[in-house]
Amino acid sequence: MERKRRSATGEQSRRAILNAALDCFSRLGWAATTIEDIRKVSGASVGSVYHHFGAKEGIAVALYIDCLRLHQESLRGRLERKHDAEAFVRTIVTHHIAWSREHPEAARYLLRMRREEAVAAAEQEIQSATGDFIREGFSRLKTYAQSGELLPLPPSVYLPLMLGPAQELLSAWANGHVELKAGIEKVLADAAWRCLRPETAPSRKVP
Amino acid sequence: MERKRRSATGEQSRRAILNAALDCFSRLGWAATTIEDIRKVSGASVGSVYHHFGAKEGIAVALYIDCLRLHQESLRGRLERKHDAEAFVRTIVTHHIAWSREHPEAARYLLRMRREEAVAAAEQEIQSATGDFIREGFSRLKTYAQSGELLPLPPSVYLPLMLGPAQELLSAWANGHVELKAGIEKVLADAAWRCLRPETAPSRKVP
DNA sequence: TCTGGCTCTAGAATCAGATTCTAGTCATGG
DNA sequence: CCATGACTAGAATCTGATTCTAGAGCCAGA
Repeated sequence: MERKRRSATGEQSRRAILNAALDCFSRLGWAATTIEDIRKVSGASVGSVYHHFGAKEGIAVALYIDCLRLHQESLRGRLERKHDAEAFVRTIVTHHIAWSREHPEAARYLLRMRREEAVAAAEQEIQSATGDFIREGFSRLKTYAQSGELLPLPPSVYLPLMLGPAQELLSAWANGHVELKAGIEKVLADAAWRCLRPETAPSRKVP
Repeated sequence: MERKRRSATGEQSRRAILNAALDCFSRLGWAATTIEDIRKVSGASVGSVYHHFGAKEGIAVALYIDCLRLHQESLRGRLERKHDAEAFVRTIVTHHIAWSREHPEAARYLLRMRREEAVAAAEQEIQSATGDFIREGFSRLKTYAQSGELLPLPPSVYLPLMLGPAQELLSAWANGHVELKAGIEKVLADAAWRCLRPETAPSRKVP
């Protein structure tokens, strides 16, 4: 899809605009930042902004995908090593929170924009940019479920059960209502596993 | 705070505007509906809209509070009768989903606007309009936790654990990704209780 | 080397739509 | 009956997103 970019300078200014955008959106909010703001911070011209992104929403979407990629890149590495269901679930939950703590601006942006119309409208594009990874993870969940390593449940609830609480806690954090105390990721990982582990197994593993 | 409204007609037109707004927002999205759209559907004039709500965001916030009240009104009744922790948790989760199914437009609106800046900015106002109810519920959770009817956990995670999965599933539903199958509320209520019940107690109560 | 075509940058001009303003109308309390 | 404040109207203004026109820099092929 992406055609080859001829000049490196074009790519540079694209990045400058994205960086400026994250800065402005974090500081002022998406609706309140104007193209003029981004122009000033990035040093680009209006024409340049529109050349690269087409519209204000285009910036939001590109930035969203950019942050999502960072997030996934960092998760991918950790997941490849994990093989049993418990480790899989715990790793995903833990990583989600730890990553957010390490990249607060990007995380806040992702959390805030997730349901924003500007971004929701471009679902198609976002999926095609990141969908494989999620699809893959999802099918892994189903495999675990079928082999009895996870509680059998309607497929649509696995993701909500695994990440819903983390998402909710992180939202509260993103809006400044709570802090992310050290160790909170373990609390949520425990909870997620309590939710998803097969009924018969007690808390300790049976040797 | 609310000063007495002199005329019933004023109140009527206020309602007409809110109804029109819910209709337009659902149909076109919040950002895409213009004051002109709302004016046409409601039959009010621009001046009238601004007299009642001050700004476009004012409409969004008033509507948000309106829907939240509906939701809470309906929950309040059911909660008053419940006394043990398990029933409390299950009722809240179940109600959340059942109510959304019964009031899809209002539910979608609440889900979509929850993190929208327009609404987030007015947190203050929203809290003062609905805060008692939530505060009360929250303190009830803490009481249960202290008396050992719930797993002891950091206070900030109770709400996420209880409602996070439901919220996440409902978001997927609001965006048309999944359906709300009959009985799904039981699945989530079970899961919430699995997460929150004290470790030692098995599913059945020990008499 | 020259030319066409493409990416990219500039910034002025346009346009849509939110908000403000002025001028009333109407009901009520005094 | 008058003054007042809630309320309605709709024209005028203003802000900021988007579009448009022009031009610079660069590469490929003639």
